[in-house]
Amino acid sequence: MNRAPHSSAPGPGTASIRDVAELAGVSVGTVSNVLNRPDIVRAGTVEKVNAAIRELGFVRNDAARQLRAGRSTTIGLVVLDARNPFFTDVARGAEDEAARGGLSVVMANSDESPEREAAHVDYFETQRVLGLLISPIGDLGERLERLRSAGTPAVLVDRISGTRSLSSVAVDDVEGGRLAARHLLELGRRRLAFVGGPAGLAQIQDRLAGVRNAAEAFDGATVEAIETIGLTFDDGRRAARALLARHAADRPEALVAANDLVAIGALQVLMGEGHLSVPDDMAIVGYDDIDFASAAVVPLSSVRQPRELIGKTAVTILREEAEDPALEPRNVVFKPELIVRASTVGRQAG
Amino acid sequence: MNRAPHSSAPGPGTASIRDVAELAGVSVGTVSNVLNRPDIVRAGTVEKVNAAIRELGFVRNDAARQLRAGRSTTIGLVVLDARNPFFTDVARGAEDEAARGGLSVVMANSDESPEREAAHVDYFETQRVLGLLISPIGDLGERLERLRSAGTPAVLVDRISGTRSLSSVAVDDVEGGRLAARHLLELGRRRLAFVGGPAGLAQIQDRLAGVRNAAEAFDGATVEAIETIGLTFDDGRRAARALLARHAADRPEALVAANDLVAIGALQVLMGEGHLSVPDDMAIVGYDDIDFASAAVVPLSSVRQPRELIGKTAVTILREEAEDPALEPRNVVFKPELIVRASTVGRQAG
DNA sequence: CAGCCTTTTTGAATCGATTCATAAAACGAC
DNA sequence: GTCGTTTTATGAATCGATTCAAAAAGGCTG
Repeated sequence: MNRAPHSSAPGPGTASIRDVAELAGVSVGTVSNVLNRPDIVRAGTVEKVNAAIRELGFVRNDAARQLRAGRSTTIGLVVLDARNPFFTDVARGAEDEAARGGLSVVMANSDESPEREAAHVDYFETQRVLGLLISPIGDLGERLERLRSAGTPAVLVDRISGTRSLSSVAVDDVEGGRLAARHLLELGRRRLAFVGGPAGLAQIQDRLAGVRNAAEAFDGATVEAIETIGLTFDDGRRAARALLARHAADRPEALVAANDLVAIGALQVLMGEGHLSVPDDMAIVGYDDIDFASAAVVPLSSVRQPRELIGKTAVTILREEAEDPALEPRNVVFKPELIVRASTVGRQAG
Repeated sequence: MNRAPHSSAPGPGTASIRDVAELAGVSVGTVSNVLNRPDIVRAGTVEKVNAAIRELGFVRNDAARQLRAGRSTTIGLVVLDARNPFFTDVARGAEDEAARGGLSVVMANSDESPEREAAHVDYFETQRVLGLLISPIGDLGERLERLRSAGTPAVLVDRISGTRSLSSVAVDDVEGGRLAARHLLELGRRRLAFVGGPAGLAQIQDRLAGVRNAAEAFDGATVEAIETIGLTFDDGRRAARALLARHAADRPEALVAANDLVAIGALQVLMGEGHLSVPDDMAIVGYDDIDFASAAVVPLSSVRQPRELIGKTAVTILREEAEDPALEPRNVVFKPELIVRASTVGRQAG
């Protein structure tokens, strides 16, 4: 009613396909064809239409396109901690693979809260995303099941699917824990501690199980579990302070941290506040091998996960399932790799 | 054509507002009212409709809603480096503020590439986002101008608007550089080096200008600019190796890094490979005060920016401009704060 | 140039939620 | 029970791109 009468410039984002059709002197169907299958339109017509598009500054309205298509070309990604470089790297891998298929990835952060996770899934559902990638914290089995049967596939990331009916891409965390522990045990350490949490997280359970499993093969080896609230830097610091509060004789000889953030936090406090030598007084192995791991002043030995490959693979599976919902769920499990640095073997490791 | 004939369950995400209306025995308009203004609908009717919604597992189709509304409730955020904790923190602040208004934030990464940045803006334009937050790398002035006049406001983040016509939220980077340099100068260091790049980035220019400006007040103070390709960890390492290759007498006595990633990378190499003492042989000040800064084995002195506040403020301005496009552009500039840690004053800093 | 086949173009119908002028129902007062 | 008022409910029109059956335009042959 009160639209500015002067300044009648249409402006970009304002023109619709109908305006383009009119200016080009063709029908809307033809404009749509130029946009989507230019090969079936005569060359001269394509040119006319493109000229009109340029002149009007036409930009396709994706909401309308989606409405008609019934589905968007966006993939939703819900991670446990968007600030953890592990997940930003997974996201990067996912984005690259998605982009190659003309898709986009939107990342949301659950911050290890089931409520926030559920809210993000709600949001993605209203968006009718092409599919979901989730590093789950809450119990989403049923929910994802229902979504899947409604045409929205989901792939679990960094976690092996519990229910048989969902695909997943993960790394063998039991093996990862085993690799870390065995390395320390072979270096002669016997009293190990595993630092991480919350204990309910599947990744934590598996890694700890691997550590325990490795210890069984070594006489006199013990494993202590030190639970943390989360997996941040600060959690590692707090755990380290707790250790420093003990008598030196009561401390473990080596730590396996549930991820690199925790490891680096612990490393900092043990050296900086406790004046311990790493690895002499305490060897430390991290998990994920994020960029910062090699950058700690005592470079961190860490269990490497193929971070970008995880994201890439998850998107590949998701695309296939989106195309053919009848596909059998797949569970891809990568093998972790131990990267040895100075936090376990000191300088001699080059 | 080949839809499974059995299992005819409608499934969630399949029911439309029309189905709900039919089941509840009301009109579509009423269902829409229940969804959007339940207060104008009689309580009994609300209940009937909600029951139908639950029974059908109805989920609103946002594409349809957006199409009608002409605009989405999503804010697009384009950052220079999604893996830099500075930006994830800005994003966090933006998300929190957006959520309070029922909006979402989608983050995209330009990786300091103008092409990628343009592609992301294209994408957000087809999405008819409510507005854009951009930490710009390319020259977007004209483009954003046009978008604004088409009803899509944009707020520059971490950069003071060059053109008068866009709002921006930033930190006084000249002052930040000045703070860092003055601190080092007051500690007695005279030969300073500024490490960062690319030189074209406004933030880099300003911070360097601040460093130079501070040096003018001190007799015999010199400032050397060491340009890096980007602002990552690796860039800092490379710069440090270049310094180590020099004769010790030719090296600066202190570094001001353009951000913490660069500072930490440099710190690591100077100590680990060069066996220099920090701060004795080389004092270092970082920029951003990311969480890792305090976690480096030599905790890093750094120029703190109010990261989350920047994001929050940018969203606030964006929302206001989206509401009233006639508003005058605003340029908010926060003051940076120097956080002193061991990388400049050694242990005595507590 | 008629007849047939191929290539292009057309435009109404559609997706699902929202809006709003209008109709219906409920309520109160007398 | 009637009339006037307020509260609720209705449903056609709309947003913009896509689809697809049908029509039109081009090509080719004899």
